[in-house]
Amino acid sequence: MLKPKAKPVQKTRIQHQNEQIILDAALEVFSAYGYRGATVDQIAAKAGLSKPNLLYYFRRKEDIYVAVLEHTLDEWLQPLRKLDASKDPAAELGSYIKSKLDMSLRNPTASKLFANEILHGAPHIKKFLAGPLKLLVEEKVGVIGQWIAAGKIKAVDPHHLIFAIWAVTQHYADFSAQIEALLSGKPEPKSTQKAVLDILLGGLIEKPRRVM
Amino acid sequence: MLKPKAKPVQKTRIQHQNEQIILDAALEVFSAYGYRGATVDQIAAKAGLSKPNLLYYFRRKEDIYVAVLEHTLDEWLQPLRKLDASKDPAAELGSYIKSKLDMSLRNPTASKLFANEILHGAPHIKKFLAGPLKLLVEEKVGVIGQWIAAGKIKAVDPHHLIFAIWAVTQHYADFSAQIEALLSGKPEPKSTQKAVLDILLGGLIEKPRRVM
DNA sequence: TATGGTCTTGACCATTTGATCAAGAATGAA
DNA sequence: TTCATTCTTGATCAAATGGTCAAGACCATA
Repeated sequence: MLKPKAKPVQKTRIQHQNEQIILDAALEVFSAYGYRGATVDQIAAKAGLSKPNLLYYFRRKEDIYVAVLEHTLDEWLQPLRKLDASKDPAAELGSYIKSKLDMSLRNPTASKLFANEILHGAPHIKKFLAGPLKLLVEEKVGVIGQWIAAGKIKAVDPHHLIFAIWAVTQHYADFSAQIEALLSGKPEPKSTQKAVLDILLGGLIEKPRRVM
Repeated sequence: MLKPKAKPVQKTRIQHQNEQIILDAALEVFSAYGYRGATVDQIAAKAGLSKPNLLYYFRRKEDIYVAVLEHTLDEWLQPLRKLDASKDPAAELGSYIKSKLDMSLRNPTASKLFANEILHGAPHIKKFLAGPLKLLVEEKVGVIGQWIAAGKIKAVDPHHLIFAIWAVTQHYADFSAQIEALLSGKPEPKSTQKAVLDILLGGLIEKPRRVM
């Protein structure tokens, strides 16, 4: 019997290097044009590879897309994982909002990639949403619930609070074209941060009453 | 000299009827798959017309898309136009938020169409954003500014307040796939409305202090 | 019902695009 | 250096897709 041609288990130096180059290029192209709008040629050109060479590393266009999604998902959720029930809610929520907003303003490509995927029904990450993401969200809903139960923040539905934070922060990435048209330029990060915190936390945190 | 073959000025009954059918079908298809992802065949099939017949009414795919965008833009902005400086800010902002949220929950297709267009850099509506939309927004920024100057609401940047309202309300349309995965079903409209109002207006409106 | 314009469509075309393949070039372990 | 493996690519394919066209069906009006 012939020795079966097994897939190589160990990646070579060149594989590591080129896969990373491809993923970087693909993130930009998919983010800008969507799955259907992006072409393999575009990605190959941006990566500086020939199309057949690119398809040597990822057999199908969809494989590249899924790899980019998975590669970015974890990083994107990292800030939420840190939300800690034992710490001060104002500080915790504030720094969560700040880091999400910062990500959106600095690097909107990842946000746009997900927005596009979800906008079209999340066909490639449905399982992730209903599985790991839901688990994480339920845990953090519990954290917010504890803060409410302890009277530390006003009673708002925790699910919808999380949605609102996502919506507002990611809006600055996903809708940057609209925002820049309406502000005649990029939003100023510092004042944007202040405004977003004012709006999202203003009604939530009971401030100590001061005599003016 | 031959009589030049002028474009017909008056639309026939069949033209009116079929253009409407096409616009309805195109809204659904473009909203679901994006400009690049939608095909003329799909739209024709959904409209119940043959492809050449559809292209008899709209010469190019892009013409259909632009027509759908323009057709929906006005309706989409209507609620914002009503914001009235002379009325009570809590009531005005509350009913604006309610109507935007209602539109998003009831009919997410229009919202998704715009989201997709803006996500990809708003190539077809850049001028609209920087022109008429900016004018309208500046006017309403003025309205909110008056409320702030009169001490009727807390001082938050009016531009960012508008962005936040758009972000949160449209999130329920644009990200419905994610929300339904996380809530294991469609959000309950009544409690969603309460939560959104709590979050967006909670910190904004100075409530009369009551002794508990 | 005659007639000119409107409407409809099967067949077809050109381009784009995802994917394949065979053959050659580069790489690296022995 | 040897040589099996990995890497690269020009040429090519098949399918999808936006768009055209000529011929005929339909419709409204006189």
